[in-house]
Amino acid sequence: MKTTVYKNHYIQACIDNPGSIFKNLKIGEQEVLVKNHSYAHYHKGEIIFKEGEKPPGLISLASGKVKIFKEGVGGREQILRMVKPAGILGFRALFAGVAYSASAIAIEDSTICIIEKDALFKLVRESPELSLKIIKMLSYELGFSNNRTVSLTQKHIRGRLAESLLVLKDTYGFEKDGKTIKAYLSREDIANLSNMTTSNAIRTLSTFAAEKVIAIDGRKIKILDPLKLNRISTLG
Amino acid sequence: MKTTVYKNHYIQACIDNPGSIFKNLKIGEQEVLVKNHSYAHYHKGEIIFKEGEKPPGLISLASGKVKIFKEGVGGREQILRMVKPAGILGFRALFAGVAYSASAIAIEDSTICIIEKDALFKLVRESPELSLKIIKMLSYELGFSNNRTVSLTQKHIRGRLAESLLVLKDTYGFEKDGKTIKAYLSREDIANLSNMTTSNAIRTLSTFAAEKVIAIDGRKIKILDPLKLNRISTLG
DNA sequence: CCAACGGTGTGTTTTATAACATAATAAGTA
DNA sequence: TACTTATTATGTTATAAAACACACCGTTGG
Repeated sequence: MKTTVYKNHYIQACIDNPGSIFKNLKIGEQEVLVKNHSYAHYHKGEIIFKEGEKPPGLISLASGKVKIFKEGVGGREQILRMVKPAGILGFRALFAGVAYSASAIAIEDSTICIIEKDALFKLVRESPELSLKIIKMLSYELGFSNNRTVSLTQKHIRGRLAESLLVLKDTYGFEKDGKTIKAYLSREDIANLSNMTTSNAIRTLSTFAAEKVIAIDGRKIKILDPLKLNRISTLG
Repeated sequence: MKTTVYKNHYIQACIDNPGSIFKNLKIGEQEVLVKNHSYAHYHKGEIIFKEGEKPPGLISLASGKVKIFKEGVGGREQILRMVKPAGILGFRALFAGVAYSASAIAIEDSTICIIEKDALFKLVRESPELSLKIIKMLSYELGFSNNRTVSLTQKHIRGRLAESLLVLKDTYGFEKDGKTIKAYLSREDIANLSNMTTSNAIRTLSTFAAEKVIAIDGRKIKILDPLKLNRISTLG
């Protein structure tokens, strides 16, 4: 089956999504976004941007899933956050007026919309509502980052992995069964999200499965006992 | 010697500081801040706000030094950032419209100005320049937090401590000698900034001193070899 | 067809760092 | 002044998690 996709399909999807920061913008303002954007497709595993590059504009994810990560000591990758459709990426560097300090890779086939920098800044200057939404969004991200700093440094392996599974669940939600996390990461990505080695991620996932907290079927992870998973996460 | 302090001395100091987000505001806008603020003094060690409380407004540090920290597993404290005069605190919770997710304690005698919430939001709505400055400031903080997440999780003790000393230097600068860090933290605070135990902070500081990278005299820390300290920090 | 390869899974060893213990010193405080 | 109490210092032990090693898939491709 071939799906016909109209010219402004992707940007409209970004704007209309209930979670979008562009939702509820005036028609004229939405028009500015439509007129000043471009889009691009990425296959699973492809790089969207790399640490050190300069942001050409604000990127909004139209479809797919993206990981944002930094390379640390010895090239070891730490995933900072996961992006879902209508989420934006590269905004920090753009707003701070600096180069990207993290990289973005599609972990599923993805489509992005790039809103041209000057048009966006003009819009922000003219719309206090948009400004406040961006301020709120940045505040949320900062809180998330602060939380992660403490969790990743203080919690033990089990707590860190449990928290990461909950983060994935909160970001991407469940499949129709209400149990399967709607995200299929490699064990390595799960490890890089949880600040541990791949072997330890695999090992600890197995332990969780043996304890009937989760069920594993390849990359499919089912949360069987959400309360217990929460308890493991909070107790560290 | 008694120093006479006029009614608006503190808020004016916050506004006029070159690093302030309120610098370059129009006279009328500055007037709003002056008319809608209160101030308070805190002694070294006193709590300014606690995790869970609701922010009454935006706090700007008029004088002194403040640590922002979160309590993690088993009440273990992780310092997220250090605030210097004209820096603001509690902004994240205020802008996100939620309770504080971290606590603030004065590590020196400090004076804060509290800018009343509604007046501030009105100002933000009316001034795109202020909005953009706040967006930029939040972006900077988010970048800082992301960096710290990776450093604190991946670097070894020596690297973490070296980085923390550099963070203190970058925040508070040097004394007139151009070497002594203008901040006198307890070993415990240094440890909580660097994600390590107090004993390890003490031990590693001693090692740095033995290696002539720093010189210690009580709480006074002199950076003798900035290049080597940088190298220790970046190599992890 | 088999080889090569990326991803998974599991056991063993090593090590960085926390946890613990105990002084020694400094700083308040009665 | 002496008496607590906090802070700094250092040595020892225990342990969580990395590092390493190897085996087992399922794919891809020559």
